[in-house]
Amino acid sequence: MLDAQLLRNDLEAVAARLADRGLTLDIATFRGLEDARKRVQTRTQELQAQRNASSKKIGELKRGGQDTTALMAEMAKVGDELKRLEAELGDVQGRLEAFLLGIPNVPHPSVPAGRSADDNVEQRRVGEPRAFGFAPRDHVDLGAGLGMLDFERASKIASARFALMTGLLARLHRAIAQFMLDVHTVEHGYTEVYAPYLVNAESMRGTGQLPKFEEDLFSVPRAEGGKLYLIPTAEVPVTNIVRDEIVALERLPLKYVCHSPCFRSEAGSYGKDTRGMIRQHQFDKVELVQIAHPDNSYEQLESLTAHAEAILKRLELPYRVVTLCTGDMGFSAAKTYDIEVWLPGQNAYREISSCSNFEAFQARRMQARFRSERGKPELAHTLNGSGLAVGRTLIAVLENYQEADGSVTIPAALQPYMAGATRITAGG
RNA sequence: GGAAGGGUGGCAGAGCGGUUGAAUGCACCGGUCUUGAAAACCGGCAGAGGCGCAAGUCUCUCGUGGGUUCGAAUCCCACCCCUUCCGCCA
Repeated sequence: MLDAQLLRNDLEAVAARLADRGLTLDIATFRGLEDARKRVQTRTQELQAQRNASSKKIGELKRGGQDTTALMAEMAKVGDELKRLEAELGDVQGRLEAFLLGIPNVPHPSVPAGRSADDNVEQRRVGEPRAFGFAPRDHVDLGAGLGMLDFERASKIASARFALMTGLLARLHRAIAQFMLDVHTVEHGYTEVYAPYLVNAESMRGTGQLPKFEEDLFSVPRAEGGKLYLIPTAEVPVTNIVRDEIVALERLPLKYVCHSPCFRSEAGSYGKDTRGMIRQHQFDKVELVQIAHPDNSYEQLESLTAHAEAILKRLELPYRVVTLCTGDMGFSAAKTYDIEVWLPGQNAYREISSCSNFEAFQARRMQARFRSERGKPELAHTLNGSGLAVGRTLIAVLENYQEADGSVTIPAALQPYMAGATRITAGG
């Protein structure tokens, strides 16, 4: 959520920067709501002040044994008027908040303007795609050849866009998550978190999934009414740790890492990435979350991105980092780096991590604050990034480490987690 | 699922329907004292928002939402959450 004050003072500039995102800010609607808010709020507060003064006076008069019936009758009328005004004010403020909740974050000045992924700017490439002496297969063929990756049965059990892994492939999946958690906790100083996979609407609103993107979420109804939402990323429960809290200055930055399943309905993406496990309703991810001081949140974004990259380096997987342009960024982000891993089966770099600084956008929604040097509570900055997506890392390992006979060599970094196995072979 | 108790400022903890936005303690900030620190003493210290160039001033907030009243932290109703005991259970 943007600062209402910013919109009041600098509406044109905000609208111009949001236009880079392809969003036309409804300036007339905002001004209309603001004017109404100002008028009704001022009048309401005047009457409230009058009521408070008179009530105090009545108390004094009564103590002095004097008659108060005239004043009380007058105040009863003011009370009726107040009740009406307060209702109107609540209505206007509700609509103003709904308006604000629907506006995406303002991009950081360093973010390149652009309309689509084509306008993203490559920052660096690390590692050389391997030269195969044969035509590399994609993970679907490799997994089927090994007899360990089965989409037909997954769809029998659940539906399309689910995967069933067995044997060493399932173990490799687990090994990847363990490896990532170990690196981030032991070497990068993150605190491991185990968090709820079902969360309430307040948490979803805090990180920005609600109210605008409900159709992307799975939810379960509750017998007692209401519902809980399945998390689309551990970002939601982990960032909400600090919702409605004031963090001591010296504790910043808070650095959390959380391995969790993620559930996404992928509404609106039908027909996209239908082959294989690139885009699933359920996938695992190791998520990095930081609650940072506004003064250094962009330095933290660089280090968080480096932490995610470290995993790819250790797995010796080629990748590149791109800065998302204004038109390709997510709703809540002020700046995002995507890390894209090389997939020989697709002959392309594909997203495996997305690292973002949200500045105070999420913090304002969830009132996540810290006590500043001045002793005053201020909104913190929130950041997160995949470190990394487990399923896509598995795909990258399969495709990059495949051999001509369809077997897969296990990267050295993962071998300690594989109970002695160094290769995955059919029937192995 | 059943029963009981409880939700007040960063924390702990008071609070007859009327100068209580809230005593007191701790923590924190500033000052005195001290070579320095501690102790002691003095002062300050909740958050959000409106109006205003500013000084300032006003409003809202005691789990949430309603209600009673001229006036609610205090009374009534509903809901949420926490704790304890019983039941069930990975």
